[in-house]
Amino acid sequence: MRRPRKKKQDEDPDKPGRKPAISEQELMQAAVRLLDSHRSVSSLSLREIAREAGIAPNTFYRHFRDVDELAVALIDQAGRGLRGTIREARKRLESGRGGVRSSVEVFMEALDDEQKYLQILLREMSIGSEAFREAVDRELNYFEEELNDELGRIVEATGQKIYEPRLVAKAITRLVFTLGASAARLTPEQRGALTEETVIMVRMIIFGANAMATTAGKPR
Amino acid sequence: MRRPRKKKQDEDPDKPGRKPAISEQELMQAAVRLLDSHRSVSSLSLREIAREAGIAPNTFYRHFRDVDELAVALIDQAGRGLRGTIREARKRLESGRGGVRSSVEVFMEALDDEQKYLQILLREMSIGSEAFREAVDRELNYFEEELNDELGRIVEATGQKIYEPRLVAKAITRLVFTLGASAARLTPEQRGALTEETVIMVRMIIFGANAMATTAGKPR
DNA sequence: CGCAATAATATACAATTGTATTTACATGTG
DNA sequence: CACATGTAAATACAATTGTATATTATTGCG
Repeated sequence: MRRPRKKKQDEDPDKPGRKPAISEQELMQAAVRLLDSHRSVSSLSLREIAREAGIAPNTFYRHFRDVDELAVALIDQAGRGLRGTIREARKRLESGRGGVRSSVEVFMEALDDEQKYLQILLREMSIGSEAFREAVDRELNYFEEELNDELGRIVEATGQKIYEPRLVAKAITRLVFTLGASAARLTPEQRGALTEETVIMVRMIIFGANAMATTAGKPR
Repeated sequence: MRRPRKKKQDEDPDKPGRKPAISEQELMQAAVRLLDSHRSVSSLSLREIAREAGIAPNTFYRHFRDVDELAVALIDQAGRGLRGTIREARKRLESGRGGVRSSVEVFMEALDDEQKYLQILLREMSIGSEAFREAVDRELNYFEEELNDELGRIVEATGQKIYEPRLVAKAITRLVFTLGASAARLTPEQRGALTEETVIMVRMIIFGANAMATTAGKPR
């Protein structure tokens, strides 16, 4: 049942033959260009993407076996990009006053910058083949881990206790992503308001996990 | 730019002419039957749906102007169905011990029963035309309101205070829906675990809102 | 250069799509 | 019973899709 799946990236770079006139990257960018707010990657047709990229339909096959394969590559790239910018933004703030609020704000701002990527992730999460969802799940888990570390640092710095930090990270991740996705179609003011709401929600979660850690019980 | 948009539901029911051999309901059910875990309503073709329903392609137009219109009807119905079962389940439990935990459990069980509907809602939320998203948003808001009322009742009964109940309802709604959606592709055991996690998360939120109401400040 | 190898294009084809037009059917009213 | 009327089906058509096959272009090596 296994398929040959030949890799092309690690091939001998100096073989005879024509040089590719287009890269996988350019193809992926062409696909992204076609993504308005109404369409998901998987709804793009091979011919559309080829047209946008300015190549003949069949040339697509030199780069991806089909649109789904391109979509997975796009999801991976989206995840990497998002994680990158968020990590960088966090660094820029590192020596600053820290704390929950600014972390959330930075997170939301980063999402703001990468709206298109975020949309890709969220769309393919709810649609799409098993492979898509696995790819997206992978990315969400990365976020959870990073957030978990961040929480650990906060705990370290302030001496608070947190009830199930893994669950806290999961809850915050899902919540922020979901809300961030809806931010795409809002005016800047509305977006600011949403960020504010999100900050409060995240605080509720952390505050609650905090309280539950000391009480170690149920809120009745 | 307006289109005539003739209504058909309120027409004189005793006009001469042939009786419809198929109802809108049956068409919608045919569409739902075609929805496996990989496809969204908007990806169904008119001909597919007609084929599944056992009618000629053109007959479709007698019932909906296009697939999108059917999708909106489906979203409405999904929302109504979900709200209905949840409300009913809650009634069945009303005189019982109440409380956060059982409410969440009932909520999750109801989602469980209506997985297909939930998937419809969540898919069309992230894809689809503005009309779709508005329809889904409408449904989510209904849920928030109901949850808000439920929270009000809890507050009334137990005398607790809650910090921004509207935001609490929003956070819980989004969280539970998002997690509920991912429950579709889990084994029963995993699903139980997820429910357990969700209960804890929701408790965190409520516990946090509770603590913040008395402290009225930031968890710093 | 010329030859081999590889990339890109050209052409073609069968499927499928949405829909316009036409035809057949059923049913309530006179 | 007709006849009018609303409904469904048949047929048709142009567009678009994914892909198979054949052709052309470009590059590096001897």
